[in-house]
This record gives sequence, structure tokens and C-alpha cells, in this order.
Amino acid sequence: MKEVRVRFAPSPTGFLHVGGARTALFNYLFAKHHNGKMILRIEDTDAERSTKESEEQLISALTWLGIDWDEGPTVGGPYGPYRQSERTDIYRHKAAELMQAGVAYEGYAYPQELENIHDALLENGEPPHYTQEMISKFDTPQRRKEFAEKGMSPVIYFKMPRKDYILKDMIRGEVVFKEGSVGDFVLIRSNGLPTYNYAVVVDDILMEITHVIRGDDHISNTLRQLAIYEAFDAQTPYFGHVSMILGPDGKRLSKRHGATSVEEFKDRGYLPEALINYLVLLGWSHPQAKEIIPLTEMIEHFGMERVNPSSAIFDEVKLRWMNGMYIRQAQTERIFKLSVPFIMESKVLTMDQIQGSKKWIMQAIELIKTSVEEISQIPSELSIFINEFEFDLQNEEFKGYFEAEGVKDGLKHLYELINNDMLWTVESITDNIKSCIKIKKPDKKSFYMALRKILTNQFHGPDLVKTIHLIGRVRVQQRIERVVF
RNA sequence: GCCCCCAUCGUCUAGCGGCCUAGGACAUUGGCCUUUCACGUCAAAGACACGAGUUCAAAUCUCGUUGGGGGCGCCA
Repeated sequence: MKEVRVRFAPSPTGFLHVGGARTALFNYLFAKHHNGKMILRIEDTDAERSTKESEEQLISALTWLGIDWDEGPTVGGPYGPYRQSERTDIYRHKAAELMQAGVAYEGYAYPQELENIHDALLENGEPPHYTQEMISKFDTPQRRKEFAEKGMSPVIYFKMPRKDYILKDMIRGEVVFKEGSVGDFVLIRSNGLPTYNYAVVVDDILMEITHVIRGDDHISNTLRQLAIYEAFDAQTPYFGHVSMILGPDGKRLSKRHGATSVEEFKDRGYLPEALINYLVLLGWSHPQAKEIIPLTEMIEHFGMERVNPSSAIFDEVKLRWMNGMYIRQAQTERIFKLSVPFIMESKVLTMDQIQGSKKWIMQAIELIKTSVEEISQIPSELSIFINEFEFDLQNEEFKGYFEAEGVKDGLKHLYELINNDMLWTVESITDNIKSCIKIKKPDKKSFYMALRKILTNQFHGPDLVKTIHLIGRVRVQQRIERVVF
């Protein structure tokens, strides 16, 4: 069997959208699964909107996600160049071939003239499709002369055959396009650059792409592309049109739904594995219904047969859950590193403090890891161990615990024990608390709750003994002292 | 307006004619664990859009209706 070659072909006009990331991922997994090649191609034929910055952002987002490619602008390859803006000569030569073959022709109409035709057709209740007869009317010797004098180039039109086309889609089965659903269309624009539908086909043929996996917003375009493949007498690749990702309101996912770009999730402290894992499950499912799936296993099981054709709503709640799962699995060292920018930004600690007390912070992170779903939550969780606060003796809930039988005595006793606790280990603190309870016999829950409130100003939090350990002996003493004595 | 795609719990999905009294995950509710919270764990609640066919048998096949999405550019 021929080597599998797939491509991800984004246009560099903005950040990498999660939908694009999912398409890239599916291509990547498909390539890896079949031991094939992944190609990155930059579709920058829209000179107005394409920017170099976007291209760089795209590449860095993909890299962050861990999606890499065998051929592309950064790594080169035998089928380059991989930027469409650098392939304009190729498109022109190929268009000349089509003209030679009589399936393409030049157009000398002015935009206004085309608009008139367009409007007239609509008014007559006809579909706004151009035909060679309409376009060629303007191809007169005078017009050619005018164009030459003004330094204008004609556009090149494709003569769309009037016949049915059948798209055999790996995800959707057969899609039939009835004859006459589109008219002739532009291949090469007046600025000399190719149009999307034309450039993709030329590139996919030349780059020997075997499987085209892309968003289903391209389904209608496939009709035109099929006709171009036919005109070149080229074999069509297998197509797989993946459904769109929608916002919670069922509308196409956009900025107004909140975070939609890979960068945004990165900046909010998502782990790339979590995003990848969430995205792969949007449209694909593991044969054994696993949810947390390591990349190697995705590659092992990935296939188009298990891709769902219906569109999916992007559910941030589940993504958060998944991120939490990955945070819990991750090495604390890694979470520490990822936390640093967030800690700095929150001003909970300074850079010097972070560096000076790395070991302490690591212990704290170890403790709060189970309750965090985004790295951005770490500073506020950390602040329980650090923050100074005014203590409110009048707090009703606190009074309830504090005034319970034996609690005050127990705390006083604990204070004495802490005074003499030079070891200050989790074990020594545990022993001391246990002996307080044994000797003073306070109500356990009240005792613990009062103590937690005194030390952290909160009723809920991580394991109390470890929290005490991390707060430090001096501060623990001070806080008990100011309430109990 | 024309063309195309899609349709199972709130959400992501399993299901590819009988194994379905429709399974799993997130979210929700309750129990257990725990000093508390979280984690973990157990359980509950919750869906085949509608209507016709085909068939001994339909969530699964066909057609229609409705709803949603996409396309109809010298954007990609």
C-alpha cells in the first residue's frame, strides 16, 4: 500500500482555533497510526489577511500541543515550498496547462460588470452562476488592449463541467452534488494569486496527499475540487470531513463564547495533554470507551471509522475536569514550574521568595494538587498558607466550635506542646494533636474546625496537619496565641 | 432563494436490525471515606426530535417534516 500522507493546511490569519487544533490532531493521529507523513502547509494566498505573526503563532501553538510534522515550512521536505505564497509560479504553470486543455479560460470583465451579471441572474430567479458565454463576452481585442495598457492581468476561470459529482467521504459516506450547483469559478485572481479551491488541489496533487482530513465547512468546496482533480486527470485522495465545533448556544464557536484559541488555554494554565485529550474525544471515541487516553494509545487506536459525523458543542466544564485529572497525574516539579508565572502575577510571592522557598512551595503544591483544575487557581490556594489576616472572634460558626466543651483547653495545651516541638515534622505535629485530644477530650470536629479557622481563617482546606506544618511553627504559635489567650 | 451536512441523557458519546429494560464520561443529587474541603468510591436521576414506511423484529434501513449547522466570493 502507498505511504499515507496527510496535511494540516491552516491560513495564517489569527490564532490557532480549537477547531483547527482538533483537525490538526486528527491528521496527526491518522498519520502516526498509519506510519505515514504529516505535512504542514501554510495557505497564505489571501495577501490581505495573512501575516507572518499568525504563522509563527500557529506553529508555536501546534508545537506546544505536541503536534509535529514531517514536512513543512520549518523543517522543509522534498515537496516544498510549503507556503502557498512561495508557489505562485507553480499555480500559474498549472493553470496554463488547463487553458491548453481547454478547460480554463481568461476573463476580462471588470468587477462592476460581474456584479451586474450576478444581480441580473438573481432578479430573474436564476442561480448566480457564471458561464463561459457570459464571461467571454468581455474578451475583446479592445479590452485586452485596455488591460495591457493599465498593466492589469486577466483572471483565469475554470470551466465547470455540467455533470453530477460524487464525493466518497470516509466519515459521511457518499455525498452527491447535482449537476449545475455551481458555475464557472476563478482559478487565478487578477493579482496573480490562486484562489483557495484551486491552490489546495494543485498542492494536494503535487504533494501526493493521500487523505484529506478537514472541517466539514469544506464539503461544498469539494465539488469544485473534484472537478479540478478530474481536469488534471489526477487521482482524488480519500476525504474525511470532520464536523464543526459549536459554542454552548449551538452556534459556530467564536470569541463571544469565551476562550477559543489554543493560546488562551495555554495562558490559563491548561496542560497540552489535557486539551489534546479533550479534543480527541470531540468526535472520536476510544474503542473501550476510555476517557483519559495517553497519546500513544490514541495513535494506536485512531481511525476514521470511529469519527462521529455530527457537530459537537465545546464543553469547558469537561475540559476543566480533564485538566484537573492531568494536573493530579503530573510531576509536582512540572506543576511548580508552570505555576511560577501565575504566582508572580498574583503577587502572592516575589520571584526571590519563589526561588528561595521552592521546596516549601513544592510541598504546598503537592497538597493542593487534588483540588485544582487550572494552574491559575494555584496562587489563591497557596495564599492560605501565607496570607496574614485579621481574625474575627465574633464569627458565629467559629464561636460554635470554639466554645464547645474542651476545645479551648485543648488549644491551650496544643500551644504548650508546640512551644516545645523542635522537630516540627508532620509526625510530631500529629502526635501533639492526638495527645491534646486524648488529654483534654474536646469534641473532635469542633476542635479541628476551630483550629483550622484560627490558622487559615477558613473552615475548609487541605489536610490540616500538613497545612500546619507548612504554615510554620512561629506563625502557628502567633495565631493560636492571639485567639486563645 | 438554491445546494450540502447533521440529529441518542443538559453536554461529549457507545450503538453499525434481534445481545437495548439504550451502555460509559462530564455536570447534577444522595451515600461512603475524611476533622473539613478536595480526591477516591458507590448509587440515583436523566436521551433514541416528530411522522410515515420496510421487516417476524428498528435507536439502527428508506422517505417526509421539524430543528440546527455549513456553503453559494478575484476569503480560506
